Amino acid sequence: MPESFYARDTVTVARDLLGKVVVHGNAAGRIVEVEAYVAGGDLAAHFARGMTERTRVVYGPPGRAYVYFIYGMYDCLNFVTEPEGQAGAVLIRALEPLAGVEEMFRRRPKAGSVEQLCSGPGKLTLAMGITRALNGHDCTRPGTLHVERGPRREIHIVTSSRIGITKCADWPLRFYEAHSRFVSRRGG
DNA sequence: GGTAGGATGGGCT
DNA sequence: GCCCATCCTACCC
Repeated sequence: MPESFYARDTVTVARDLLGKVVVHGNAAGRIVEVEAYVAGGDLAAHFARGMTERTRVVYGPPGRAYVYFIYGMYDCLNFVTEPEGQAGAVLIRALEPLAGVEEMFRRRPKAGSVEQLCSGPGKLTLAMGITRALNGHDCTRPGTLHVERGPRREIHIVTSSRIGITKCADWPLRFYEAHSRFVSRRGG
């Protein structure tokens, strides 16, 4: 997807990312669950207190990857939104594996089933082989890591509160595909 | 079906 | 020194 796709309101981009396909090397997965992190009082966002070394990329050009390290063990993938100079990001929370499934099982032998390969932000980066080395990567052109238009399908979007946060816990900024077997959880 | 607790390390007050 | 945008295991219905 081109830079113009990401250079819009974060919630709009988050919803439009559902159904798109994340590609990294031989691995690919259709996005079925996302969360929006927005400017203007969203205290759950890493950039809520302004720019730091870590959050610098979130203020930069749209369509870049923001990959951060969490809980001493996991990496989480976001795409930067809004025009350059404004902060905003969409956390990718779950994928429906489309390609490179065998490789994903090799990277996550404990997954147990295809449904659970990418059913969480830490799980999908492991399965896809995405790490902090890709932080700041330009995803707007075909290459190592990018996003493609997915197979045309009607998507029913469910809106809920975000997972794993305590601040702004009731803000309806999580979006997932209804009836998908690949989401991290239902409801919320 | 459900939940409680540990692993593990960087970011920021 | 405390706080995490998490996952897995053990244990309990």
